Amino acid sequence: MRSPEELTTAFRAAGLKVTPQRQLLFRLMHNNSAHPTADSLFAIASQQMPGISLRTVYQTLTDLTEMGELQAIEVGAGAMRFDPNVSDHHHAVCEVCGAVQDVYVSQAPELRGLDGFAVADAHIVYRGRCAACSTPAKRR
Amino acid sequence: MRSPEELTTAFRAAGLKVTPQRQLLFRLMHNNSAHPTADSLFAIASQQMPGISLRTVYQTLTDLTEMGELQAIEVGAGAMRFDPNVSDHHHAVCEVCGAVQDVYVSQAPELRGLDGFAVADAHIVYRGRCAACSTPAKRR
DNA sequence: TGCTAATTAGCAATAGTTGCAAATTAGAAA
DNA sequence: TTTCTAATTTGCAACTATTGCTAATTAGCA
Repeated sequence: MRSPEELTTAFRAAGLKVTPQRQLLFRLMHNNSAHPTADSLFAIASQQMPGISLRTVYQTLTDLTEMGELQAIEVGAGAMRFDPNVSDHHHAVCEVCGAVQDVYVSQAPELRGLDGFAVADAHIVYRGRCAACSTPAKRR
Repeated sequence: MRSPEELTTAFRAAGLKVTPQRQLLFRLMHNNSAHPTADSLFAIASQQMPGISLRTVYQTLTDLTEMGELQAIEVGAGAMRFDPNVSDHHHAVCEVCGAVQDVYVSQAPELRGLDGFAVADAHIVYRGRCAACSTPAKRR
């Protein structure tokens, strides 16, 4: 996702308004590697802008996703996650704490069983325990 | 997933009852490669057993999944899909008709970015057009 | 400064799923 | 075969994540 400044320019150029709500969300998502849900982002946004509505957060995240600035990912843990990293990558989900991290795979695996299926996109979800949740002595 | 007969034995051995509802669902899921949702299975079950409740379908699918007889898969298209094929495989989802088909990959791809993450499971979702939806002349 | 289309907020509505409690029933035991 | 009881089924309420709708507000051009 581009910087808040670049997005401001891009939005205006597209005839879209740059509201305080949008500016806040641009800032909160820029370089955000937490893979937040709409709701968790709403919680953070609310602290900085009391009164902002969850509806606006959903709307803006959807708009940014449609513009290709965010990637919406479904890791099978209830809510949709939003990722400002729109490069070709995959995700690992910790089954203990729910954290999501980016994963890069060297090359696409060879396939069997796809006769005639035209693949447009492939997404891998790894499930397991993140480093923090794997160290047994530290936490309990 | 095992045959309806084997499941009948396994359920009784585990102290679980073999009800007509369960027997019907055993039969409907056995060798079912349609990757049905709870709701679509309910529709089919209702034809053969009017009055069966959606709640029971959900319950039984969940039970079978917990027993390792079914695999619950989330392809990011609304509802959960259930698959009697519990072997190690992946899925391809048609973006046009929504059909899901099994996919086998030769070997796991090499990873980067997973320092310390203990992978328990990896699932790949391919998105694109199935063979039927790819042939332009046939349908419109 | 005014105008207007874009946006926001709030709430209702929706889809998918689960929790709960009362009624029913499979199947072991008498 | 009948009895008994824990397991199961049902129906419905509740819940989570998300979207539709609309009145009120506002960014930003003229």
